[in-house]
Amino acid sequence: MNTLGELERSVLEHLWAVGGPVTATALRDGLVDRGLALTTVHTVLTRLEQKGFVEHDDARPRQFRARGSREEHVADLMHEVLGQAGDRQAALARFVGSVGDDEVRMLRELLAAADPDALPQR
Amino acid sequence: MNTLGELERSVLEHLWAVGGPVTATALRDGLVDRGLALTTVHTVLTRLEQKGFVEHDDARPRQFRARGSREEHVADLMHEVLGQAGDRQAALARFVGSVGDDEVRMLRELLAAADPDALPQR
DNA sequence: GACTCTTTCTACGGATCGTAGAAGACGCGC
DNA sequence: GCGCGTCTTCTACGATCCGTAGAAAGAGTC
Repeated sequence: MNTLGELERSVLEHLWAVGGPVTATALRDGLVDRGLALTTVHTVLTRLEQKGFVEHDDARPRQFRARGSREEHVADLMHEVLGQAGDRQAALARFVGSVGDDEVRMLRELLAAADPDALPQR
Repeated sequence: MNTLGELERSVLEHLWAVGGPVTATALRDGLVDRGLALTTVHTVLTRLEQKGFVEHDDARPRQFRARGSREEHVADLMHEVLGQAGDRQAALARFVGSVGDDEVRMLRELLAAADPDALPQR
């Protein structure tokens, strides 16, 4: 399932941070601390592309960009994980139960916003 | 993070299903379709134990059992995944937005139950 | 057409996982 | 107490995945 390596994740993270299309060279420069060869970046990008996380145009210096936002990705993963539960309700309950107060509030608002019929006050 | 192999997952799943302590032999028999050698099951159990998912007593035919329920595990994973989001709120929003109606209802109840102060009707 | 930059191909070493044999430790029946 | 079958641990090996990058092939520029 969510099988991304450390470097792959790092690169994807960068793509998300940048938001727009980036060249491999720019990416490598964004990851200077790693001192990666350009081809390494290319390899990783290719693999990310095979896995469906990245796409590129066919302009000459190729421009790469992430498919979908980081938050979309996280939400998808959460669904995927939840799908592994035998008892979804129980799992959700535990999840909610171990969420911080502020996030509980946030969730409540989100739920209210998501489905106005169910709003208590009306 | 959630790095369990296919067989490892399968064994853990069995342990969860059984609920109680099980011997390696019983486990192997529960996975007959795979035609595994007993030592294979042992190896997997040992690795699961190293990863903290399983524990055993030291009775003679060792009894293995899962640490924590499947739902606990799922909830933990969900938190872990959520932790990867830069913007937790946005991720939660997406998550909630793509959850089925019935589960939205369920969530609402769970939230109400979790924190009575916030109940609309009081 | 030669030079340089970009892209693709190919490869390799380390880690993880599925798989299991070999060897050692135990307990039961006699 | 001893031998035999069973259970447990040790060790190993092949496959796959990932980090890493050199070599080779393509393309645009002057």
